[in-house]
Order: sequence, then C-alpha cells, then structure tokens
Amino acid sequence: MKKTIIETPDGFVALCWTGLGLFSLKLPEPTLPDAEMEIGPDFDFLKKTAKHRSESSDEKINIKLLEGELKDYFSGRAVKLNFPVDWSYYTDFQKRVLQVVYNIPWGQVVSYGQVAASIGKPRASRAVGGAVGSNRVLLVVPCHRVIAQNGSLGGFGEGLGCKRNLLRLEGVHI
DNA sequence: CTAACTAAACCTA
DNA sequence: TAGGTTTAGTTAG
Repeated sequence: MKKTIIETPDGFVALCWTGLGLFSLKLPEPTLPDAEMEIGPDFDFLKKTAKHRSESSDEKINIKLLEGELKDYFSGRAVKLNFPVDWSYYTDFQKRVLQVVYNIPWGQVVSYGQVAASIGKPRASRAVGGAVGSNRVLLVVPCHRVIAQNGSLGGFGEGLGCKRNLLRLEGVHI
C-alpha cells in the first residue's frame, strides 16, 4: 500500500491505494500539510488491517496519469478518471451502488432513486444515500453527481458547498 | 436503536 | 392541489 499527494490547480489532493486499486482519494486541500492530515487516518487504517499482505503490485495505479487527469479535471476538462478501485472494504450493497456511480460520466447527474433502480431496488433511494456517503474515493467514484430527484443537491459528506463547486466545474448548475 | 447524501405511495381536507 | 404521514432499505456507532 502507498500514499501520495498530488498538486492540482485547486490544491493538494491526498490519496492512498493498495495492490487492488485506490482506497481513498480526498478533495483538494489548500496546503500540503492539510492534505497529509486528511489522508493520515485512512493510511493508518490500511496499515493496521493489512488485508493485502500478499498484494505486491502496488503499481496498479499510474500516478503520472492520475496526476495529469486531476490537473485537467480542476482546469475544467471533461476527464474520465478511469482508475482501478479497491472495493474490498465495502459491503455488497455499497459496492453495487458505488460501481454504478463509478460509471456516471463527467457533466451528468442522476438521482438517488435512479441509482437505486439500476441495482434492482427501486425503493432503496435512501439506502443509496447512505452508500454513497461511505465513498472514500471522491471524484474517481463521482458521488457528487448523485443528486435529489426534485433538482436539489441532496447531501454531501464534505459539505454541500463542495458538491456544488464540483458540479459547477462540470457545467451543471443547480 | 437511530441517524443519515430519498422518494413514492397514501391519506386528508 | 397542496400538505402531512408512512414506508422501503442499508449500515455504522
């Protein structure tokens, strides 16, 4: 497992990953120490649980490529951010939800209910809210693109302001 | 047991 | 038609 900090036009993005893929990726912080503070607990958690003792290929993540795409993203470009994710710490339900969210393209939004429907549980919109709330891999799993059906933002762990900013960056105004 | 990133079906007036 | 109530569904603490 590894961690690193990437500098983008909006600040320092902290992330850590295992041999299976990204474990955690945070929103930009104004300073490098802030970014380190952010990722610290997640990295410690990984070290402690050490699920992937046998996974040696930490090189699954192409950091240079990710760095380029994050810079492009915060410059307003429509990027794919198509990087492997380590799903192994999520429950089955969370995994199904997050994998659907993973495929929502740049600039598009869907409702909690639509995500619920696409995993075959049309009544589980509220549970979907809970599941996207457990997302640790921001931007790569674009949970900010999941909004309420009535056109309002819904919620967001890091604050609705962040969610609105990200959507603005993608040309979505609500 | 409840709070948390919802939404639709049902009343009721 | 608008407003209030119930219910479905998942999970961490």
